[in-house]
Amino acid sequence: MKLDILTKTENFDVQKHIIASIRDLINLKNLEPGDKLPSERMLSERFSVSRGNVREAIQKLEFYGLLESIPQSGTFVANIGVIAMNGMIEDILRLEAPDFKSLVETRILLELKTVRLAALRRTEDDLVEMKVALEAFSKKVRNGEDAVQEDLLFHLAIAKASGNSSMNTFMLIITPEIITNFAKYHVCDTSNAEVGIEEHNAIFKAIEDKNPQLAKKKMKEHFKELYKYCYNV
Amino acid sequence: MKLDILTKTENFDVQKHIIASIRDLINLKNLEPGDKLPSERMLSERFSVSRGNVREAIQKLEFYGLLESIPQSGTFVANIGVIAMNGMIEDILRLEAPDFKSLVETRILLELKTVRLAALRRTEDDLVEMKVALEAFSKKVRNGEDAVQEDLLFHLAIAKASGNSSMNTFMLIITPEIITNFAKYHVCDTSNAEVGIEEHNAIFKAIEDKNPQLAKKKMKEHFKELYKYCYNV
DNA sequence: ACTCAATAATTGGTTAACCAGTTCCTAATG
DNA sequence: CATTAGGAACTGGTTAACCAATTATTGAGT
Repeated sequence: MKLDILTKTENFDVQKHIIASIRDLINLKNLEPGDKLPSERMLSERFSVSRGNVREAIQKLEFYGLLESIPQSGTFVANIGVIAMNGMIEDILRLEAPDFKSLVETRILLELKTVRLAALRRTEDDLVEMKVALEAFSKKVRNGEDAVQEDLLFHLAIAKASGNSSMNTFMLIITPEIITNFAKYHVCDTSNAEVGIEEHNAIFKAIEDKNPQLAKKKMKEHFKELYKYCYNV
Repeated sequence: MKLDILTKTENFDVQKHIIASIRDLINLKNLEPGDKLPSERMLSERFSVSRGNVREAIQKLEFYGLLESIPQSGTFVANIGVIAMNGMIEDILRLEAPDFKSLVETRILLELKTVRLAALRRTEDDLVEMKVALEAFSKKVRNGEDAVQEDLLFHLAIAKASGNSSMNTFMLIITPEIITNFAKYHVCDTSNAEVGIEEHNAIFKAIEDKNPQLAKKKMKEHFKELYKYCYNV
């Protein structure tokens, strides 16, 4: 297990090394948007790493929109100037795994916005889905069972109803990390589940009534404990 | 080129098919958190796809925290119940490329928050970096050159100074898409660049003075045109 | 019958060979 | 000399064989 972690760290470092090397290469050769990078084989030889590692690094930079691979043709630098390229790669290299506080802070930001948008834009279908999640949550809680999943699904239904695909995606990204951290640090273990039901109902009603201010307010109350945790601890 | 797009779409669909198949398998066999999935080879045979495709799909589900691969051991379902698993996979399958409006809306949300946090938490080093980006921007604008990159770097410096790694990451993710769309739809082509310099300076000063309210207000003014574009068009 | 070491089978990860297009150079032709 | 068909070389993507580590199985020894 320890070895596994070490291996992953090592791979992580080698990928960072490759990304930095690609950046240096772009600077050295003054590659501009649209220019072609050397082939994956040449890069792997030049950096003394496997071609698979090169592909991985390129895919990551492709994800951030800095490179573009065209099959049977080559890899090209995207329509971003060298300065932005350097700045962004520097940031990407510095990126670390988000701390729990950042996650919670971001979740609160997203939820307060999505709940407002949901109140403005929700369709009838959205209402149905939220209602289903809501009742599944209530049922489990009233049976005394653990209802973390159902809780989560209700919030994701709100994100979906917001009609903003970016925020929906971001919620999907941070949610599992939030869950695992919740379990790890035992957050919200003591909170009263019955109160949770009422808060969820209030949020749902505000969205149903298309009242964005109220929806945001109710969501804020729902996050009161989390808020404390985030800013007092 | 058209073929390329078709190929990508096809791959996209085959990946979705695999993800859905994995979900069905988990439901069919009632796999619970910690249970082991069939090996990649068996899955590839069962779904009649290449093992590479299976690996890709598993990696995606791993990114969303739903699965976990342990080398030389197997792939395991994460500590998330079947219900949440189903809901999240459904959402992931439905995920579409974000529309421009969603991107802008999300960017505004993130920037208004990060600028506030930056005013509260910025270090001296953060100030230096922002100052450098600021002056590079001013210089280019005063020379009548295009300064989209420098503009962007200033905003990324703010995100970094916010001290929230999640928001920083999200800003990095949406920024390149914003840029390409800006270029595509010719947003902000007519805006007066000189005004942009003053607005940037005002934002910087508010952060330097640790005045979060003012910083947010100045950022809001900076985004006035974008705001209009996002909510009026 | 039980233990536990030795081995065989299975796992995810990695590497190298292969594939189908693309690109670029060559040389034959008008 | 210019043009263009032909092909060689190169491209990213794909596949299959390989690897080291883990896990399951076996069977000898007590």
